[in-house]
Amino acid sequence: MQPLPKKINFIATEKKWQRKWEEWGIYQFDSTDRSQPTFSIDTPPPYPSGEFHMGNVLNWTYFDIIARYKRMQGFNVHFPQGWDCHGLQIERRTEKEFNISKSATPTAEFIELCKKFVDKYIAIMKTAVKQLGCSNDWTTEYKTMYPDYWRRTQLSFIILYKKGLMYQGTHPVNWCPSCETAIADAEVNYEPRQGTLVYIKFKLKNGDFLTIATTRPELISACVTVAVNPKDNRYKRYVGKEVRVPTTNRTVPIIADTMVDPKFGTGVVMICTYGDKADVKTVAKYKLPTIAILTKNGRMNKNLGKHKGLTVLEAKKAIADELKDQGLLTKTESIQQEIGLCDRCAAPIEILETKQWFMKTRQLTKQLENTAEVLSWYPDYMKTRLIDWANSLDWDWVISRQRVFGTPIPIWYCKGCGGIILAEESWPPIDPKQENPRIEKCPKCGSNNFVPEWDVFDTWMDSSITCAVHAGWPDVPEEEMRRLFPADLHPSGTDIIRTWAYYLMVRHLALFNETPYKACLINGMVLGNDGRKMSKSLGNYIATPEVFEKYGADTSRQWAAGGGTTGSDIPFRWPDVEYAWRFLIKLWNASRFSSLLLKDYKPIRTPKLTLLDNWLLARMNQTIIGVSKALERCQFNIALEEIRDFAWHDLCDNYIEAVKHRLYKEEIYGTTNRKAAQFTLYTALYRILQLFAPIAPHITEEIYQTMFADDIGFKSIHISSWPQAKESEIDALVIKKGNLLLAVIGEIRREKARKRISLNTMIKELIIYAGTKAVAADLTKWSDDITGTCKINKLKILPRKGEGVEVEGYPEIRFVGV
RNA sequence: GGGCCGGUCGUCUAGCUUGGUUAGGACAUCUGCCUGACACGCAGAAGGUCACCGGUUCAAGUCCGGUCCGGCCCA
Repeated sequence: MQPLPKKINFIATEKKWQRKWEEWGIYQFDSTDRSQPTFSIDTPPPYPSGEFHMGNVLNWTYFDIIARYKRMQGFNVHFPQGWDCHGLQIERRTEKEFNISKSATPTAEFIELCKKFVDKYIAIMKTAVKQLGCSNDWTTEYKTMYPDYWRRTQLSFIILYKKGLMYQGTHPVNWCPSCETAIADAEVNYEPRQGTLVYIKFKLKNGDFLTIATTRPELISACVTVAVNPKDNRYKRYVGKEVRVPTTNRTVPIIADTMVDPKFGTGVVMICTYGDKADVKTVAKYKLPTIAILTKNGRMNKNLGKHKGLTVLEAKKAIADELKDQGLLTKTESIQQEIGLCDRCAAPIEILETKQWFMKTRQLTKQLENTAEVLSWYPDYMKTRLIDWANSLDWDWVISRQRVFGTPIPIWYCKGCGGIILAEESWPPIDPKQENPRIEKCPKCGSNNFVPEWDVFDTWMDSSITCAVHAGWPDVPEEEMRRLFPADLHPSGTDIIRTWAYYLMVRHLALFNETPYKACLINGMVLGNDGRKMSKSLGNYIATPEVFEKYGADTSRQWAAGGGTTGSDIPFRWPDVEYAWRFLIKLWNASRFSSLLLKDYKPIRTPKLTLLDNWLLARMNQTIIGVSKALERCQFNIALEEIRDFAWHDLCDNYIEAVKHRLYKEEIYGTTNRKAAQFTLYTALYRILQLFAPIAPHITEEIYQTMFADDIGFKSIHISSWPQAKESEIDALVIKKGNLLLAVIGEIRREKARKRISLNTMIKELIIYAGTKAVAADLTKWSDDITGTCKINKLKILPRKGEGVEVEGYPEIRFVGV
């Protein structure tokens, strides 16, 4: 056993072990090993759009703890790492980064720049993942932007197309006029905004006016009906009649529908194609015609005549002015409204009817719900979030995007008959824009002229097959894939339940008729110290490197593990970080002390242990049980607290203080006693290191390698066997008596402190009134512990009650003489 | 409007599943002490009507119902 140095440089130590672990390859999944059960983690492939933030630290720490814990438990852990590269945000960031515009750059060149951008950020994030000490298997690294991954995305599409789950259709979709693409429900965020409600008079045939209220006067020429509530007596007589739409020559019917809120505005609303999702529902319900007035970049189209080319905001004002001039705009008022914003660029979205590709996700909702019910969720209530989200969806998932940096949709259209040519399963990876379908002619009409599908897939089409891809699909035989599929653990965040957890579920249910993951671990969001979600714009943002460079990974990981209950939002607090850091130093010092006192120690099998030794081992076994139970339930904060309690208080404050005399003064207290204390110290410290290893992998490895590796023999603490608690060593009587003895020792030490006597000062004579014969007999048995620890020259223990200082918690026991 | 979560010392947080300890910890505050690992430490002090109201119970922070407030998601 080597003595530990007085100080440790955390940052340098962490770097050293990170390099060694990778060199040793101890985190690599061993596909040839069939002796151990596998444990597969569906590592999220992060979106490399920037730095590794504290939210990533939280997330990665959670599942890295599980990976390490399972590895120590003997599982053959599969912990892959990929990168989710495609998408709108990357395109936008690339434009900014290289100061170019996508439209003015040749597509191939633009895609290359996107890749360059992505690679740059992957490098940054990869460094951070390694710096955090994650035990990923880097030999599995993949990027969704490469053809090998396209192949999988495209193949999954082809299979689902053949199963009848993919279709092309012209439907209203969420449309971002800034990104100029369709987006899915999950990519729309709603935000309250101050809007203006305007009242507009619609003229009836008989000359009466009906006043409607709307926040979107610019859409008036797309008005296809006017609706009232059937119970609204004010308007009952108008239902079925027609009104003329101002600014147009059209008349539209007045319908009655319960979805109209009589209290909103005048109780009369116009239905436009499309102002919002309610319009879409009404149009579908009454089979109303549609009138498109918006272009794909959010401007008025030719149907608007003189207003053609105006933006939505410009048109809003122009048309309101026009109505005012005509005396048809009677009133305006301010109103709070919810506006849908693009998740990627925050522009207000529109609803446009366009031709898109969809996946029939809604028909899977019931199956998804049944599946979600039987999975393990950490925490459990998160499953309702997934189920509620699935049930709230009105539309199928729109999977096509009008972008360039994405996996191509493997589809062509025949110029002759317009038929759809789907790629064969053997063709991917394939880019229809680069290559014709590998057929002589169209099977329907014989034409050999084809047009490619220009759209690409939603990036979630790539990342929603990770469970299968991680398991080797489609390149490994079924039974090989079964070893890793379904994934044992899917980590997700509260913010991506509606996307990642959901899309994974529907894709895999559709492809394999089976759940993609057996358990779902949810992390909350990281909050700033002001309690609000951490963000750069709020000024409560802490950059990860700041924490890493100051305190290192083991401290950061403790912050993540201990910051709060799993699933809840975790505030970032420097005091927590500092406390974590102090625990590392405490552990280091305790280990250093042990290493000095264990210099001559060789592990022995059955030393004769004292009460305090057995007490510590009992507490140790309780701790092993507590930590294991907490980790099984993904309760990282509880696991950490148990470890800290045992290490800091039981071991350091109580045990070590009470055995120093045995360790230092062999000539007085005997060799047996010294060996027993050494054995106990050695055992307890090793177990602490093991329990703490998944949370703080670096410092535990450093101490293990210096003090224990020679004797214990595992190449790394991270592949040592997870401690098994010995129930037989948890003796209630031992714990009770140990607590009593420690209480007596503690009270005497406190009394010295109270009397301003240094702990070193010898007490001439101490008399303990034990209260009963039994307690007196026990205390007499342990008198060496008392005199040795408290530095007492002469100790008298009397069985009767007496005067003096009361031992806290034991009112029968008192002592005098300090 | 609906769903979910939460409301515990000045601040942040654990405990609630399975009711029973003096409600645990951290930070901040205050008081001592350099103890043959650690002052990055140790020993203490002070600080809580566990949001509110009702119910179940011998017993409620914990279970049930309601109210109020906050957060997230959805409409």
